Amino acid sequence: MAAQNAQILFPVNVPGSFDYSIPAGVNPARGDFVYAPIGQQMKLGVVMEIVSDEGTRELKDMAQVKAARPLPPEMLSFIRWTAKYNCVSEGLVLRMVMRSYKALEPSTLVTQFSPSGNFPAKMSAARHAILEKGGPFPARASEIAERAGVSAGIVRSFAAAGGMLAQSLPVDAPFGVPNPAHGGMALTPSQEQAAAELIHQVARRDYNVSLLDGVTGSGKTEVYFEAVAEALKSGGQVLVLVPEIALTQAGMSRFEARFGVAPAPWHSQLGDAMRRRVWREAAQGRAQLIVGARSALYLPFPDLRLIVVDEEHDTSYKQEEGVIYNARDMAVVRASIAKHSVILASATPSLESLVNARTGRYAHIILPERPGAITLPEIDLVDLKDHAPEKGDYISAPLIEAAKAVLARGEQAMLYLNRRGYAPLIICRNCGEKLKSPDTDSWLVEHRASGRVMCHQTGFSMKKPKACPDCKAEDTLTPVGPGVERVAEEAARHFPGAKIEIFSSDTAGNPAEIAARMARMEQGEIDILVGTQMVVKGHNFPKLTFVGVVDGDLALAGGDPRAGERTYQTLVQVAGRAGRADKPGHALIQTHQPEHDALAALAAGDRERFIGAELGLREALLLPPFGKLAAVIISGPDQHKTEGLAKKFVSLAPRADGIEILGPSEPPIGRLRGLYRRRILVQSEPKVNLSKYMQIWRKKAKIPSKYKLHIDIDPQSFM
DNA sequence: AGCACGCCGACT
DNA sequence: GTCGGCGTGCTC
Repeated sequence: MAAQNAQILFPVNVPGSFDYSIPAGVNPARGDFVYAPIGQQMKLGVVMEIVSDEGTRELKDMAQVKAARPLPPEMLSFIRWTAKYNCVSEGLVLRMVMRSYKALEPSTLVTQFSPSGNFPAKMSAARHAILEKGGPFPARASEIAERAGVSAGIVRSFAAAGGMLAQSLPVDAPFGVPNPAHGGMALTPSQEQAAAELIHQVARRDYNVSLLDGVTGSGKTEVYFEAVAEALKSGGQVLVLVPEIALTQAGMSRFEARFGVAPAPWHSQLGDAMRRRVWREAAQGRAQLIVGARSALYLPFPDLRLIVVDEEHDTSYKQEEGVIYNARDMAVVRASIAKHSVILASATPSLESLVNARTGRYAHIILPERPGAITLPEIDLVDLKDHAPEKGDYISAPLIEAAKAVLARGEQAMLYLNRRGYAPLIICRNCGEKLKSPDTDSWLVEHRASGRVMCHQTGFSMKKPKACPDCKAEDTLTPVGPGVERVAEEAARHFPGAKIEIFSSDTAGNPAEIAARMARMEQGEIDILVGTQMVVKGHNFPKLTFVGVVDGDLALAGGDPRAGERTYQTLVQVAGRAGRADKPGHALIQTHQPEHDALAALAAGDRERFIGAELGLREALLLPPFGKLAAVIISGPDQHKTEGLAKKFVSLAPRADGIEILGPSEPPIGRLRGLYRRRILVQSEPKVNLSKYMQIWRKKAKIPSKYKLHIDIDPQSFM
């Protein structure tokens, strides 16, 4: 047999994998984690392929194979696919996968104790406390001691006396095994039917995608839980992707209530120990149910049977840094490679998914509204041309009247404005200068609660200056425009005596504080909640019957082709906060453009009308899903050189049919953290392989090391 | 991502 | 004279 080589991929940003010869006595296979010399160092990589030696050049020998479970072949294909589609190196994708490769080492062992059942005659109060309050067992002496309120020494001496059994167990305990039959709820006939369809899809054990389309309160979660149960029953793994914001205690406890154990969590803020534990347990196939944010999609599950993408329209599935990818789309890719089911669930599906459902690529499962459930509130528009608020105010008379009415009935109101702080802009009355961030082209936002001004792009903040930094005049800096703090201040004027609270990421605090605020709202201790995007998800408050949207046009500004869709989706969710089972709520949306399709359809309660109008528009303009988009972002320290590089790059574009190139142009934020930026937008017909085109294009360019060129396939953000 | 090579300023 | 700054480029 001819000599063989191993193609090894390292978790570094180099264009591809490297070839190594295989020394005698070493037997690497595809997917194995292996060590090989790269430059001056020995690095851990993954064998992508074993190929026969062509003898074209002298190769280095690889070193040894690591004793760890190899990546499954589907994972290797998924890494390749992700890299190719999103125009990044395979190494960068592998780095995402190996984010916690310390988990490849077996877990360290610690001594853990459990009751032996064979208790000594002398049973002190402390020993009883250990048995009664020290569980769950087995656990470390210190954990048992803390729960039982005794010292760890007593636990050890109890063990020495024979009352406790000491075992050497891994520190990283396996996750509990979910029980598919644990907390199933009674379903209505239509839910039953939807669940049966999903179960059928999962049971096929083949690639298939279902769009689970149902309004708030239709019981989407309970229905997809049945599909999750089916996959768990067959012994496979299930991944549920949720928006980052939904990874709260409350969000996770729904899973625990249904399946009897807490699922394995995965998100960016996981501590090192937990991250290692989840990675290892998921990679070993022992963690069966994983609930996580988008990056959980790159865990090396060996036996995945189902991915659920909850709130599939949510923009947080798009990763905007490093490897730029859309986890919703990549979930479908992973399923098609590993041959299993995907469920995309939403009350307001993305147009892309809707079109896929309507053309038959996805199964379309529509959940009707549940009788007796919370119904969507009545939505009306307030034309600000006819109902201008008082000078300097932002809340119009119709909103004031409606809120007064619900407060008079002892109910609650919410005012929604997706803008943190007091005012988005500070202007000097003397010289007209606007306060700007030092290294970024964005206005500094006034935050009155903290007395500071902040850059929302970079997090920069400083004390609000007394004098204008430009003309040095004192007390001339004037806040312009509304943020939630200002709306709350205005509300306090309109509704004297009402208890008003602000809910935004600045006021949210830790999970316990959020829970406390939710409880206060539930118990009616808050009359008016003024909130940003943060209030959109989660709790339904039974006494909240009115929602006022201060600026319905906010998301429509800017050149984002999905602005209408975003506005529609967000406002449906915001309005949906109002109402209860026996009485639908009411929502008023202030707008300058009541004729806009998204807003008019909202008021008419006619989703089809919006979808029809939006699809027509997209089809005419060749926008997704009727065409493809890619963005190029070039950034660097010198404005002219960045501009020059961008122009040069455009001039290098390969000639091809069905491709249109727009730009370079200055993005809304032209300078970010000291780097100047230019954007190029590429639009293509659906039949074009845009990823391939972009990769060929990029290869022609030479970018100096201080400058960066990013390709964003199917961009969602146009900043 | 590392690490070496290389070409310019302040030190024993 | 050299120690070390980090800019540039390569790693099978």
